[in-house]
Amino acid sequence: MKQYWLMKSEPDVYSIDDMKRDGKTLWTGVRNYQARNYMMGDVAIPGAPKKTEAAMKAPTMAPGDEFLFYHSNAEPPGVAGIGRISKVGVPDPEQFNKKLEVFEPKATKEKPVWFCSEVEFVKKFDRVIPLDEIRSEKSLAKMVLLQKGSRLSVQPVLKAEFERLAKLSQKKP
DNA sequence: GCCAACGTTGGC
DNA sequence: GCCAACGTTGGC
Repeated sequence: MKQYWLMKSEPDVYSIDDMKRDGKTLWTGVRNYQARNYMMGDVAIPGAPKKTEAAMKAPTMAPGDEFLFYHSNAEPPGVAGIGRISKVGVPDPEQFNKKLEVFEPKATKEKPVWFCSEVEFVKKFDRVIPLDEIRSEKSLAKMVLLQKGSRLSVQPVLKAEFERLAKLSQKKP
């Protein structure tokens, strides 16, 4: 069963236009366990950290899943387009790079700590759907994005929510 | 730039 | 295992 996600990126760092240009990219730099667990997928990865009981029960990504590309720390913040997951459970190469802020001293090639997904560009919306507008939609009120204090950068989305946002993107602002 | 809310770290 | 202190996220 195809699942749906929302993934946040600051457009100053990596935007929907960057993903369009690249075609595919590794979703690197995520340093949150819950988000990591989603991106690890269901496949057993040799040397990978064990997921907790709770994490085992949580949804998990698979190739073919689609996601909403969300621009955070942007003006306006909002959903900018769609991508597709092409691989899950890829060791995040940035954890091995001492020069980066997301370097992970505990990680080794045999036992990586952080994992990412590989994602493909699907489409850029004709307009960014602003957070304000998402908030004003009754049918979207349960989105993780809108929950108080929620700041997960990779989060599950219902099919109905995904489709509603795709539809809203076609509306003239 | 501010700051509320959250996640992580580390001393005990 | 608790929890205070600290760091980060992300909207405003």
